[in-house]
Amino acid sequence: MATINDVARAAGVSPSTVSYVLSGRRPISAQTRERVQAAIAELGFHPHAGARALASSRTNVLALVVPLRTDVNVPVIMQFATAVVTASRTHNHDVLLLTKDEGTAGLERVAHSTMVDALIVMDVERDDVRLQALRKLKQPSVLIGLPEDPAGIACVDLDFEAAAAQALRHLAWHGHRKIALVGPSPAVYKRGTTYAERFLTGFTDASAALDLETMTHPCEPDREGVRACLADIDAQLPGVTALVVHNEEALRMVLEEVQAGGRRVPADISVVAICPRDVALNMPLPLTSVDIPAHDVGGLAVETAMRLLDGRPIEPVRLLPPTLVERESTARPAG
Amino acid sequence: MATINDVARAAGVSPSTVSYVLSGRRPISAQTRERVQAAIAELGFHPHAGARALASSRTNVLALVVPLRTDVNVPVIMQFATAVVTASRTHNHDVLLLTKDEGTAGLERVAHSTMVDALIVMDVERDDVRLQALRKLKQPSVLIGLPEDPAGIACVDLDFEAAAAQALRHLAWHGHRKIALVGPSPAVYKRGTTYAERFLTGFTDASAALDLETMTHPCEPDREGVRACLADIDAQLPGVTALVVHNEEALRMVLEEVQAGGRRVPADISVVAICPRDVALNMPLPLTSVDIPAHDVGGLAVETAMRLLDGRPIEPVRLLPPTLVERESTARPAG
DNA sequence: CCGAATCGTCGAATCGCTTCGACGACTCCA
DNA sequence: TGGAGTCGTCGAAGCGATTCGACGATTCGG
Repeated sequence: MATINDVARAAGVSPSTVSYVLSGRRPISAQTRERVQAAIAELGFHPHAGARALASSRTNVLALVVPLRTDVNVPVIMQFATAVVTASRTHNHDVLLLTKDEGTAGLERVAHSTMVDALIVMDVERDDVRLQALRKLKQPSVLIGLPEDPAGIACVDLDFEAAAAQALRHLAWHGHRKIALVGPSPAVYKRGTTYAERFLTGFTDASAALDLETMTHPCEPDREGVRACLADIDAQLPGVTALVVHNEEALRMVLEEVQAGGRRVPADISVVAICPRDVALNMPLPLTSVDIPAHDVGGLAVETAMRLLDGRPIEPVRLLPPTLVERESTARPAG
Repeated sequence: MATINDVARAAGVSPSTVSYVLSGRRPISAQTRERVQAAIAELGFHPHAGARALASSRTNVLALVVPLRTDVNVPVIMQFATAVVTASRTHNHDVLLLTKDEGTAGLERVAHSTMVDALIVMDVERDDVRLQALRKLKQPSVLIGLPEDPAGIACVDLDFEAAAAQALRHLAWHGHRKIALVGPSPAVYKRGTTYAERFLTGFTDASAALDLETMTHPCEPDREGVRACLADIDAQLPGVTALVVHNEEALRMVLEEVQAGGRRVPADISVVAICPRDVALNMPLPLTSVDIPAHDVGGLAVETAMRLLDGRPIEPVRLLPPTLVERESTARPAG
């Protein structure tokens, strides 16, 4: 492998000049620059990442911590991850993949050994033990999600409260008054990722504000869970005309069970889903949905990390406004 | 951050001694070792990854290339990825995540700049353009999958031919003679990842060997695709008593449509699925399945990379034997 | 037309670790 | 008891970049 010295020799300049051509930190005459670039191309020179990191204390690598649990929401996690990788590349960074189960130790390991410039952490819980560790690191971190006390750490996420409000407004505007929320499984609430609660809060608040008659119900994402959930809803809120479904795994089954019960969507009952748009589109019926913009959130997380790295100002907590797209699963209530 | 010199000073030894304590490459007296370890602990010393890479030309990082397409098989991809990460950690390595869409350039970038010790590549196609690039790298690589010409590159995968044979043997043993394969979507065949073909070959060969009456049919993983597929099967192979389903996305719908058509599993029709075991277990009925052992394959890929790195012998192509587990979806054919 | 600022480049120090050769101090066997 | 090995440790030379101060050569303003 060619080194910077080889390039320098080939171009008849000093190594530092080559470095400046590469980094652009000092002016270099067009002539020299071209000769250097020619030499670089000819020798197939790629700077040695380790050497560079050592000299510059910059690795151009971001750590991404993903949940290892394959039980929940895998496709969404994958969307976030690919968004982060793609965005990182546009900022000339690579991504080191860590799993959540290494916990605090993993974060400290990569940070202390200077493998990464910054960390992006997914699946943050309300009172996440990793936060205090993150705050002590010399590298900045960005959370995807919103813990109880985000002090000192940047957070980005979808504004789930607003998402709930938007779903209800849409249904209310269509004339629905009796609306039920099919929520995530109880395990999700238990685990303490706050998005479920935030959605719930938004739902309840908006319900009050819009003077609707609503109820909420967690839902286990299997056939029985869905049936039980729908049965409860019918029992507790008879005449319900619309469902807000915040549970991707259960979504398809909810539609199927509703239909199995003899009700048509949207003629007899409207459905708004909270899910990525490709999920909404791949249902038997294209669903009216509030998008979970994994791509944007991931991109924003990277962008925030970059700003942090070069000392530009950031918003400590950035909640993206939701977007509702009306498709074919919502309509005016019958009668 | 403490450096090795700080540790050396604190322990009253030379930096090289500290290094030898860490690496174990030379004998160090118990006394000294303990003093050094105490100093390391006290100062919270973590060797600087860049410096280490520079001096030792080892990064302790593996590159993992994953497909970015979120359209197919996301959960399985994620299983592979987490298996690779977990296994890497047990070998004291980290994982740099690359997406397939960076193509050849991405591989060369990380390899030439010495960011990684070896590469693990998923979603390899029959005649993958990346192979020639991989062969030129100084770092070894391991494929998850099996291209047409794997010469010079280690490959690991499930033995899909054997998997098909095993599924058929199981059904034949139960007394089934008319069996249909519900295969992946046409897009999968088109794309050229060879596992689909290998399964097909195994299916056809075993069918002949066992003297069965079989047919095969690709299947689009949506409601209509599944219906069409099942209709074709009933038309072309009337009296079919068993289905082999090699299509995870369609699996649940296949079961539902079979039931919707008035047939019970396994009383009227048996089903063997080719899928990860958690998928098989999470169906309405626990399915008899041939496991896709993502965890093992990922672990083996890492293990192979490690052997390559320290010059131990490897098998160039390692196809894991399949495991069929009988659950509740297979039985003797009716009548 | 001269001193000062700017431009373009160089040389050397530095980043933090690994590794190799060297070298006392011991052990061991003849 | 002496020579040959081990054992345990040290010192110094890299590894391949970046970065800072220095310094001629230009350019420019007054």
